[in-house]
Amino acid sequence: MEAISYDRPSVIALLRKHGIAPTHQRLEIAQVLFGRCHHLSADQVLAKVNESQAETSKATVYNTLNLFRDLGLIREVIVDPKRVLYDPNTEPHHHLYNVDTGEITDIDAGALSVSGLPELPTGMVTEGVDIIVRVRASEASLG
Amino acid sequence: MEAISYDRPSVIALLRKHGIAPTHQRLEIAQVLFGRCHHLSADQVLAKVNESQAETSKATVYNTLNLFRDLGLIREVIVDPKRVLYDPNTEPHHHLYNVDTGEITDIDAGALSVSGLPELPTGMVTEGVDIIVRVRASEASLG
DNA sequence: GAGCAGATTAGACAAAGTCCAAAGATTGAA
DNA sequence: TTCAATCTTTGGACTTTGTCTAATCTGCTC
Repeated sequence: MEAISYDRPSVIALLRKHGIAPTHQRLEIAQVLFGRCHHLSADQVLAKVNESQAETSKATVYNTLNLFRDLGLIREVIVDPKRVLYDPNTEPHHHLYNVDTGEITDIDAGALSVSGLPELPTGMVTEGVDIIVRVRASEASLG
Repeated sequence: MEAISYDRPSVIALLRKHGIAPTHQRLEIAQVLFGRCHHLSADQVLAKVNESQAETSKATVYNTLNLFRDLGLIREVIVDPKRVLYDPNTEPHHHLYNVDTGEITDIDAGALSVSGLPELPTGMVTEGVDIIVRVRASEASLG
């Protein structure tokens, strides 16, 4: 397991290691993603990056998110039918999804095991197993 | 476990049992959904319903899918970031998702068990656990 | 600095889904 | 059967998420 540092030089090194140029926009986006543990949507990334001053366009945010995803630097989380979220945590883990608030929490995959998965059809390989625990506030707690 | 019959009188009875009027459009949509085992998108339902002649509008298809979902007659499958799919199988089960083709196959939940899920925060209850096995054709099988 | 490859951009575009006010269908009661 | 009340359906405008493109910009090498 490889810890990702969030300071600028480390991010620059990380991008170079993956063969992509560490442009100003990519660094800004990387820092927004890695600088917090939240799961962010493309729109949220765009807003954060341009918070103090306009830095990047919508197209660049989408380009960069897809690039980072292809390089394995971030993961897509498909849980909310309205939008894709991006997860800076690339360690094996699953998600707890609050259907009322939209809030997402990580579940470490270490403690968790799944048994009884069926054989895959010949010629197929598993790319990943996503587990989503959908939760909501109980009736009692809404009193 | 309760088997759902797909003939018109049974569907009418089912809708009435849930307190909703068995309108022409709802019956058409129900038959499209229950008459095959596929996972359909709203657009596909719309197309099927209007295959031979125009029967229902887009708005009605969306209204009805949401209604059926709220009543528990169908389930949303959130796997493809582009669209929600609707699953007429309401028995406990999970999904195999072919990331290349978009094809979805059911995995019976009976054979499957998950252990090591964390305690929920106080006041939260689980609404469901979705497991999605993402698969693709192996390199070898691509010749 | 010239040339070049790659990156960024605005804005047009596409698709999924929601919303609304008007029109249509259903139903129970008389 | 008819009526009125209620519920449904509808077209179309609208919103949101995401993609695409052609033009511009940047940074690098020579």
